[in-house]
Amino acid sequence: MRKDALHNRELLLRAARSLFADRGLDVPLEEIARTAGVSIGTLYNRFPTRAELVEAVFEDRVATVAELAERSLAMDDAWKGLVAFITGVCELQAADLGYNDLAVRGAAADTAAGYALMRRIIERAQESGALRDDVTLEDMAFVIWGVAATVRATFRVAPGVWRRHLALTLDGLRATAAHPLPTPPMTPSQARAAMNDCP
Amino acid sequence: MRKDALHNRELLLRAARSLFADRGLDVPLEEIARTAGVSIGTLYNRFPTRAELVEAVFEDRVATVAELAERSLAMDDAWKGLVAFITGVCELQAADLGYNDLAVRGAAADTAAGYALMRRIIERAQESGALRDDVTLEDMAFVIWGVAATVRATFRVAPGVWRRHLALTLDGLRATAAHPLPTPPMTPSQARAAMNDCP
DNA sequence: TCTCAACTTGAGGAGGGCCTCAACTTATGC
DNA sequence: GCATAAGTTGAGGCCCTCCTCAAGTTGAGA
Repeated sequence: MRKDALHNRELLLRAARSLFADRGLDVPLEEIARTAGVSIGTLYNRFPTRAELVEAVFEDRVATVAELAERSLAMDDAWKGLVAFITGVCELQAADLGYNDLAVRGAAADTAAGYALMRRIIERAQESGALRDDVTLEDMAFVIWGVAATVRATFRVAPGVWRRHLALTLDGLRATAAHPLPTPPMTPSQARAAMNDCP
Repeated sequence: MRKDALHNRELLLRAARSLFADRGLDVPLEEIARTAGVSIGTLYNRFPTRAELVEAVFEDRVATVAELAERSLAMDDAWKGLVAFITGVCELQAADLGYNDLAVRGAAADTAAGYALMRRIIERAQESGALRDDVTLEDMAFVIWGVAATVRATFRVAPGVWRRHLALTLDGLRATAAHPLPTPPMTPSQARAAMNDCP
């Protein structure tokens, strides 16, 4: 790849990162190109589809989440580990409307590795007796979707209240809060389908 | 108003009702007109703005919600009343993607009357000791936003799982589940603003 | 039956986003 | 320096949605 091409790629990523962050994933591509100071044709040269641009922008996030997961598993208190992990993910969502969108659309826990780590976090918290026994990994989508919605609604007007929403949600996940649930959980494939047909 | 005009109005409302219900509030107006078997010009004659059409379609809902609220207040058990009310609202959301959108955008509890009723439902549940003391009316937006997001994501793929999300959320609202909350609640005006800048 | 205000119609302008491609420019290896 | 492959550019075609308005149609009162 030629030097100027690489440079333009950087400019585009920088512009996309910033526009995604405060307007979400649906910013017009032309605006990204304009912000980067580059023509729309160049954008299409570097990133033939929007998905490729999005992936490039958020590439680092999967490592961040994996790291978050590992740090959580390293904590002594399994419940605190779970809380730290979920809080960490939500903080990423709250810091970036684009990532917030992405989390809703499901690319969040896309890798098999991330999936396995999350499963361990949950099982460990259940074994410790702190997390209620009747929830599954798929139920965590509810907390992601829920907090994402609150983040989106309050992003400009009350940034940070999502922590209150999350706290209430977590209180509902404690074993001591458990009351019988009315419906079976989503199957993994339902959860996957639900994430992929949002856009 | 002439008879044919009234008739067309009915056709338009019927079409809009059905399209809103399963595609949300953003259906193209031209499609609504086409479905109604009427020209786009006629749609604009009857409903100069999209908002007027939406309002006409969902006019009945405010009475429905008020009735729901009154029935809940009439229940002996204040907690059961709260649960019945919230469940009722969520059922409306789950039955109609359009109303789901509307609820998120905040027209749900728009009337001062509805607002007052909801306040009473909550205060009564708190006085009974079942609802945690540290939540406010504004916090209820979290449950609406959260369930709305789950409804939207699972509408086609797992209709009904939202009840599981709701059950978990309600478990977090019980007094017995309460742990200190990290952030003050939204002020009423923040809540209003959050609802009005979503679209 | 006649009249006319009320109503309907749909072509078309405006605006916005997506994407392509032929003509131009430039980095790079020799 | 030169040749050339790699890269850039932006006008323009496409499609979609919104909204308007001049011309045609029709219900209803006299």
